[in-house]
Amino acid sequence: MLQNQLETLILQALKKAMKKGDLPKIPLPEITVTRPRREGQGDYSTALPLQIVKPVNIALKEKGESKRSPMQIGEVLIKRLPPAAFLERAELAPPGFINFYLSPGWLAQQAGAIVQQGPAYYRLNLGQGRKVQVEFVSANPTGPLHFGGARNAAIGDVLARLLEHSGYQVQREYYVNDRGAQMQTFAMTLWRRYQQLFGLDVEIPPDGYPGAYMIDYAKKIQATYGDTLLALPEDQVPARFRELGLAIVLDELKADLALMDVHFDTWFSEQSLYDDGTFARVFAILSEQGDLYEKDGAVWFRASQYVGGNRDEVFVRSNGEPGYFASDMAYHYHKFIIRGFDWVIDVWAVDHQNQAKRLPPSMKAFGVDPARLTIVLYDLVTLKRGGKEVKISKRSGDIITMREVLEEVGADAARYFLLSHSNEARIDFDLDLAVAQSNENPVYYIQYAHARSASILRKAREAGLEPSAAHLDLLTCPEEQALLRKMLQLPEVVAQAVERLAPHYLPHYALDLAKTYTQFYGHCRVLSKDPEQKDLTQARLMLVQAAKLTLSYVLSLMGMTAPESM
RNA sequence: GCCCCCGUAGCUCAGUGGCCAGAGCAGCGGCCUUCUAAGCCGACGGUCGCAGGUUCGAAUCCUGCCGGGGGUGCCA
Repeated sequence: MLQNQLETLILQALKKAMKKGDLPKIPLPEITVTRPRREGQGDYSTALPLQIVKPVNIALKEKGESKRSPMQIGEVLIKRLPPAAFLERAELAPPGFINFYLSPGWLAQQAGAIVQQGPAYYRLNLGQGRKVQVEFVSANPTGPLHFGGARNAAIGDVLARLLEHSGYQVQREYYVNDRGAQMQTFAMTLWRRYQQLFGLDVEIPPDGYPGAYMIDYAKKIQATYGDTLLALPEDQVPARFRELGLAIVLDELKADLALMDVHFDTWFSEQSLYDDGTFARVFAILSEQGDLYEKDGAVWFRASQYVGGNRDEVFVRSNGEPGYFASDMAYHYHKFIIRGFDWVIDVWAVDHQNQAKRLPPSMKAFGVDPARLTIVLYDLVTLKRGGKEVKISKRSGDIITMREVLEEVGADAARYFLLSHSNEARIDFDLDLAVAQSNENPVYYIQYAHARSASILRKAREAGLEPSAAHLDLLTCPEEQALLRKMLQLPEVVAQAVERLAPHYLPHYALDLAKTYTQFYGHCRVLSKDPEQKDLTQARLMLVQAAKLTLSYVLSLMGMTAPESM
């Protein structure tokens, strides 16, 4: 990344200035280079002179020399700045900024480099092959995914995509909570619905799942098994219907998630932790370490010694059932110790914030550095219809499913909308508004820019014109240069999104990029029949191709389609 | 009570120390014989919840307060 290269150059300049005696010796500061917001402040900027003016003057005073201003320090740094191909000049700006300008010629050449290297041009190697698991969605498998799950799916999937493109080896996992009380209730509701299909006068359990989808599940069982299951011995009912129901729900989840182009590598069963001895092993380890104790008939995990504070966690409930903390501990033991992930990212809704705070420090019980477990919290999605809130919970029975919303607004628009908010922001999603505004949705603007570039390239081919890197130096007009600059910003955006695990940088950048492209499109005619314009046309075609590739790349990072025509 | 998140233009939201605060949408004024007008150009629009503090510099960091949401030992 240019940003990093610049930081290195500035550091070299500082070291050299100190070595040559232009500046007194001071401890090396952290160099930060930013992109200024305004025009005329360069492509990059650093406030280093302002940052070091104090230590510099202290050092000068000790040597009995007179004080320097930030501007004087900046002047020295610029003088000592090593040359670089991408850099045209560095300018001093009051009260002590150094602004860097990219070389227009170098910029123009990047159009060729981007096309030649393809997406590899943008790929980063932040991860250096480290194994990271992104676990997301993981909604209870007791019904269809509601729209809140769609946000989890969008965030998790895009994080996975970002990490993949940044040199990590990524596994996407869905944690299936296929044990515990809610699973039991689910199985019994299904059983009753099944019986009802044959006219039996039975009620679903009082705390059961009232939603109509349960009837659909029962019908699926009926379609396969007819009435044969009515004769099932009562003691076999829960296990059998749990198994049948789970299979149906998982199939449905997979199909629904596929609508959003979300796919998992592994579907990890919670129950398997108990079947394969992982839980027993974790219990033994913690027990041996003295991390477990009994109180009020329950087994407690001494979380306080790892997390701090004085609160411990119920490990095995007084009814003998392991609690969620126990499952989470066993599950993460499996992730780190048995499967050996270097880094694990769990994507959770904000209502799990307490657990999110307590689980990572608890990893110390396994000798695992808590920094290897990152929990990404996102706020909930509130659905509205015509300004009125619609409940999306499963328990109320009447839920707005992810599938419904996707069918109404489309996967691309839904993804864009869900991604464009920062994780911490609550989302108000008005379905009526979303449908009404779908034509003004930024997602179409971005895709339109891509379709237009595809169209130009098609027309060029028909006219026998090909992109060429022979005269890229002709790409000097402001719109062309602005487009090149914007494209080169992509790696920085990706790096920032990865660093902060914040996918929302992507949609904002994508909109920016599309806007810059469309301005170029409006101001710089690409195809020309004038033979004298051939060199410029070919250079611009190269730029169009590079822009198309960049647009399609950022769209793919967001899991969105890049249409060739609209 | 304590803890976490949010409060920025009419609306939806970006912007986590840098030089005069941004975008989309809505509204206003221009632009279709030229590569897709799902577009372009221009103008309008803000006490960055409030009050202090730290800093050369604060929407951004700290403290307090107000408003909204969430969490808080046997649901996950």
